[in-house]
Amino acid sequence: MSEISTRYNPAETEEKWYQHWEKSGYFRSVPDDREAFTIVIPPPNVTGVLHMGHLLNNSIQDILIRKARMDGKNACWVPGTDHASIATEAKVVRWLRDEKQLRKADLTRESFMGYAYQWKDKYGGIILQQLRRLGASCDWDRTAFTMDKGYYQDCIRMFVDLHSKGKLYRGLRMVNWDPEAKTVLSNEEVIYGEENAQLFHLHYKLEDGSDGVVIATQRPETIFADVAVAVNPKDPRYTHLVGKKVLIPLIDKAIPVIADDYVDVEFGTGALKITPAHDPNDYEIGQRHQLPVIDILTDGGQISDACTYAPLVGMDRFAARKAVKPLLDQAGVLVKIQDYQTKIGRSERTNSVVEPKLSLQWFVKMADLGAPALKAVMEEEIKFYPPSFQNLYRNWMENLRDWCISRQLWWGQQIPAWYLKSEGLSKETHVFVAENVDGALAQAKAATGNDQLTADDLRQDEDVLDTWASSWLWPISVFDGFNQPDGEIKYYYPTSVLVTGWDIIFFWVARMIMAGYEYKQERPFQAVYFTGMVRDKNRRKMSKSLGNSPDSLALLDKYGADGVRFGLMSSAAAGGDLIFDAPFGPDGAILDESALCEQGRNFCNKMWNALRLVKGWNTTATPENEDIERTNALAVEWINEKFQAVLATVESDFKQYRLSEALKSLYAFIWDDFCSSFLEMVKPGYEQPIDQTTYDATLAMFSQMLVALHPFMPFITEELWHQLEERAAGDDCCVQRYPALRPANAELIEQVEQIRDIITKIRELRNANQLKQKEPLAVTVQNSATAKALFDVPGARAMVVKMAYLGSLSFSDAEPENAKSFISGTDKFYVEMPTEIDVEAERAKLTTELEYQRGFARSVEGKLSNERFVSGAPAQVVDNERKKLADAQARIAILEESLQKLG
RNA sequence: GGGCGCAUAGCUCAGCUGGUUCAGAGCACCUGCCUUACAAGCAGGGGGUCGGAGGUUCGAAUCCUUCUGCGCCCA
Repeated sequence: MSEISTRYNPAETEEKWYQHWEKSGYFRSVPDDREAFTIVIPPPNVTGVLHMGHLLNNSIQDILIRKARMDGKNACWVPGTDHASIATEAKVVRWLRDEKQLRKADLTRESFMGYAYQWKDKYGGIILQQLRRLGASCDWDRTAFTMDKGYYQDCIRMFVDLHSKGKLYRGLRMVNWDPEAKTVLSNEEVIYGEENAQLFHLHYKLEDGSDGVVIATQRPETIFADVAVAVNPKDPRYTHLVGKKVLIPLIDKAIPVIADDYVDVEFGTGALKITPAHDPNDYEIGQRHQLPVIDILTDGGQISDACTYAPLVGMDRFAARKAVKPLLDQAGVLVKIQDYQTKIGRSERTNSVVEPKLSLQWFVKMADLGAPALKAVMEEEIKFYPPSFQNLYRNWMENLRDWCISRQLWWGQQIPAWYLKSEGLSKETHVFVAENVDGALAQAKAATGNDQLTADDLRQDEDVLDTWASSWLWPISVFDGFNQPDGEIKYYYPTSVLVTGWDIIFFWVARMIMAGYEYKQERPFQAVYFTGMVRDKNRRKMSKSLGNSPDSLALLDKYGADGVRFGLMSSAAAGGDLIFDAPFGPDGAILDESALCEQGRNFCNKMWNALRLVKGWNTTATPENEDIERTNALAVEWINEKFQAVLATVESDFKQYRLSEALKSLYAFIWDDFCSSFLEMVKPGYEQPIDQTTYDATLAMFSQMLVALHPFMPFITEELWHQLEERAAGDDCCVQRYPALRPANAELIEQVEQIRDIITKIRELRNANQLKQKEPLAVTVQNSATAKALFDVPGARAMVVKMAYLGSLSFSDAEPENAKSFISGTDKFYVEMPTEIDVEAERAKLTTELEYQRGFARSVEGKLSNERFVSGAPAQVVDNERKKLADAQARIAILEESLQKLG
């Protein structure tokens, strides 16, 4: 035995077993006549690295998929990655700048894409390797990528199809514009900060030159693009003006005064100038009131000649702001200037103030797509776990806005729309949407009547699809469902469950549901398991930018994959955020430590040492004596029944996706029942052998237990499975059938629980009286029907004697001298003390106990004497109360008797 | 502004359809043990008016109302 280490070393086993599983093809799925159990992975960013959220999310998926596999289903977990256009393109741009001194603006689209693929080939897929370390049992032959050729083609077809069905259109939309870099920025590339600004109060007179209204604006240089002044309809100061017209200062152009709820009565003067071209909120209001849009800025941020006020044309927007101030003052319309603080967005790259700008974008009409998707979830055709996310989902689905799916990037599926080069940029009157340029050309010829057109006369849309507009096809595309609707997809779709974070419920989950009904007329998954966010001790979401996340790989090194899986799962109820316990060091940096994962590691070690114990035993054909034989037989029967009881809760937990609960049940069973109790019950004396029957039963139980735990902690269970016994090739824990359920013998379990209670109370008494743990004690049980029934169970008596280290256990009506007593159930036990007992202390203890029992009996009596309770409550509940009272009265009698004898 | 959720032991959380001695688990803490599997361990222990108030009920941590505090989503 000494040659086996006292510590389990995950590093030695994990890689070995993963390779074995993979090589054995256990994760490979091919359609057959078994029931399919399918999960498609939420594809991580192709150039991403494993973080805590991935650990949690993929542990859950692996548990579900391994359980399904062990239940005899055809388990298929499809892995893959997402091209993540914005994030990846940003990384590529930075890489080109830092490593190659290249600017995107200086590259052609083609060469940029070449570099991007280089980057992807170099860093892409690292995360898939890291998932293997976690134990993820994916079918790697199915690894998919959202920019794979086939996937790309599916996206293009989807676009063309939606367009032909009238569910996709091109329209104007506000974007973040960087006038210095002359490019659109994503929201992530805009940095907002508090800055000092000035609020100009300007007087807009009524058409007849009378009083009018004073508006407050931060951007006086844009007044020439005003199309209205808005006030709140509930604002009594302005009701008389609504419907009238006021004049824009300096150019005296008449614009209407409109009423809109958006206007904040408290802010500024309560009157707002509406400039749809240069403010996103104004644009919305303009749309609501069918107002025109006047854009007076160039792409470079200068006042354009669309501005009818000549003195400012050609000036930069900030220069114009300065210049217009004295002009307004001279015109007598500048009422006052007020300093204030506001959030200003600046470009991450150029630091220039971001300019809201209208531009042409592609939109998906959401109304038609949303209806079946909302219905599916509300009617639980797709079940959410936890169900509370239905609310969040409905809230969003009932307020759908059209989805802008074009992005001003290169890394992604280029939008399959072509324009005539002869028409200017953004001034197109013809749009040809087709799967390829030939299709577009044919359309162009037909539309223009010009047969001489060539592909050279066409220009493809520069933009690419939003990443979500590709990943919403994931559950269909990974099975090639568009090209081969009668192929594998028939077997795997709809998938069984989607496991993902609730933060992408709209971005991704809702849209996959829409795509599912649009293209398969069916739900993409039967259930969605929402995981919580992994947060630090201050409840901040763990993120790279905050630096508050431990290094996931360091955790795997330190605690082993099983330890980390245990740590994460044991505290991760579905949907609930997980406050990960990684502590912060004195310098404020997060440490790669975790008490939860440590607990998981300790658990591995516990099982490892249980193995060492069992493997150290020698066997003999027959038990030493009858006591041992009976004890062992009872122990074996009990642990088998108890295992069945635990298994029942585990199965029920799985059905409800209560994985954390299932794991905790198994943990308690293995540690408390199997190790602390069962192994101690059957453990032979030092250098004594154990009988073969009990030994075999122990190994069988050990094996079953490992199988039951395997989905949660795959590596240690596989290792112990093989350490426990010689196994034939292919007889691996990973591919065992999950233990079958049968009804447990509740009566026997209850009897052994009573025995354990007696043992605990004797140990407690030892502790309280400074008695050595192995000093033999004499215990007398007071004769009673219940005591007789319990100790008539074969092995019960011997078990108590062994586990509690008794010298004798006898039955009597009389009370032994100098003994302390305790009650278990309704039976009284005396423990003879080797030293004189303190009568006063004993009396005090008994009195306290008596008071408690009397109080308890009174409260139960109260219930039972209530006529409405007795007649109203179910018979079983009333019977229970009666039994509680009888038990309490029996204990009271015992205690009173004891006190009397103490004198 | 509209909507949703949460509040249970020092910490992180279970507690399902209101009913068993139901107030639980893990960690932390306290006591005693290096006992021939495991000190990353063993044997025990203490600790909560279930956020406040009111209501429904024979019975409420659980259902309803309200207040307080916190969080999230959308605008």
